[in-house]
Amino acid sequence: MAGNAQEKILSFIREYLDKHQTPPTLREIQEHCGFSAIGTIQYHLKNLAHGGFIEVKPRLSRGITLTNRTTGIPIIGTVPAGPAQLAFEQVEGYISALHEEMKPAPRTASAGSPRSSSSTTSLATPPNPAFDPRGLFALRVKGDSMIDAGILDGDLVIVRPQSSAKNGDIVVARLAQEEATVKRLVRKPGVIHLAPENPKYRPIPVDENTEIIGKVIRVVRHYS
Amino acid sequence: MAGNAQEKILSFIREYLDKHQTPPTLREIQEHCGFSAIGTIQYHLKNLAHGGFIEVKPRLSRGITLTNRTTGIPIIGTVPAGPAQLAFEQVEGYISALHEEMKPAPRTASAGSPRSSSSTTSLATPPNPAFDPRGLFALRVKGDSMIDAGILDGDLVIVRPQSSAKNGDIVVARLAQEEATVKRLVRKPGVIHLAPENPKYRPIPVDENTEIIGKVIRVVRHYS
DNA sequence: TTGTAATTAATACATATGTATGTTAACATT
DNA sequence: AATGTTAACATACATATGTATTAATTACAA
Repeated sequence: MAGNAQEKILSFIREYLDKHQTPPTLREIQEHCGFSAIGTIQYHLKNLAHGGFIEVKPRLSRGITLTNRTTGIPIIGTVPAGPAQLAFEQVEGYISALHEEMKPAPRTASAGSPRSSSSTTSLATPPNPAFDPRGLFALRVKGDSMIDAGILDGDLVIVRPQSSAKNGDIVVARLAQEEATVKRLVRKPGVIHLAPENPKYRPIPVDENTEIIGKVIRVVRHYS
Repeated sequence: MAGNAQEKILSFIREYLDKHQTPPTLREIQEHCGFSAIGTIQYHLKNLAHGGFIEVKPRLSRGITLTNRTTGIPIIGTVPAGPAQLAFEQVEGYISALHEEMKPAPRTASAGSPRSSSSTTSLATPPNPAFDPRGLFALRVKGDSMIDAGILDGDLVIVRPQSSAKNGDIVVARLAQEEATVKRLVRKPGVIHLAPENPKYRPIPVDENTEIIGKVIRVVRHYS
């Protein structure tokens, strides 16, 4: 697999932006990514731009900007797949990692829209968890099972993927074949279950069919 | 009052960043702010940097970055004053307008820390509502009166200042001498009141002592 | 007025930075 | 082997962009 250099460069640009608030120059990329020629950077930037990961404004110094696809954390409607392999086919859209616009995202084109036959190599493929800032993703909450914890239907929870959690943490878990749910993890001696925060529902025992996908670290709600 | 040019320039930088994701050059500032000499921009940037509103990285093209003070929207603990004159003495800190870090902000130094006797003019004064992106501010919620609306103690509500609101809107209002509260505005024929979302509390009639400060447009909660 | 500081202007300069072009090596495809 | 594509390298070049310096203008106080 090629594309290694592309990932490296893209990561560096993101780091640089994080740190300096302004995009790097070609030569900075060159140096920090360990290339001995600036032409190499030109080459990869062209491909990254082609792949829709960045935009390069011609003639402008520091004219690289990251696209939503690169910057954003994906909003996922449902999480039926395994933990690492999140359902990126189901990406509703992206929100800025900085939460710039956390409005209900318009349904985006399916991730399968290929640009395949072009001359660009690698990375011009569906989004990859390794790409968003810290692997975060956002999940739109359905239902009222966490209403007493102040998490309402339609809210957006931001999730850090992790396979275990502490007592009291609010987690995203996947039950058997079902979609993911948001619940509070309760660990007592001899008991581990996922507790809804709504008397209408009952706790769900954690067994081998239950999988913790991540921990809810933030809740965001928008009023029109 | 001088500082007019400074405000103009600062606003332009913010707009430019919004639009281009990268800071403007001195000459772009010059042109768009209507100055005929680049030296003027140098002059004002120096002062803006001195005042703590921007940082300018020497020798770097497009090396201007906005500081939190400029970028952020203020987190206000209490709002005792009038609507326009929000209590900026009470600023807890700033959060990125992009909500970059909406963690409970550490108490910041009092706004009164002066840099007065320096040669820098104007604008090196306390923050000004006109400065944050769209006049937004954030308020940390105290109490449980809106618990049934999913707004919990400690949550951060983001408020757009406005003096009236529609039926059903969640608003920030100031009652007589008291601090501001978050309530739902209820308009029925003949009745206008501020309704808590917790059976423990009673609706508050809206009279001439009640003032609507703004509308809650977002709620953000952080789990440690 | 007179003087001093604040602000704007004019201009020359150094260099930071993107662009264009050609070369080479590795590797797959025919 | 011949051919083409990818990836990396080398280098020369144009210009975009910050810097330095000095002067002209305006504002304002004594």
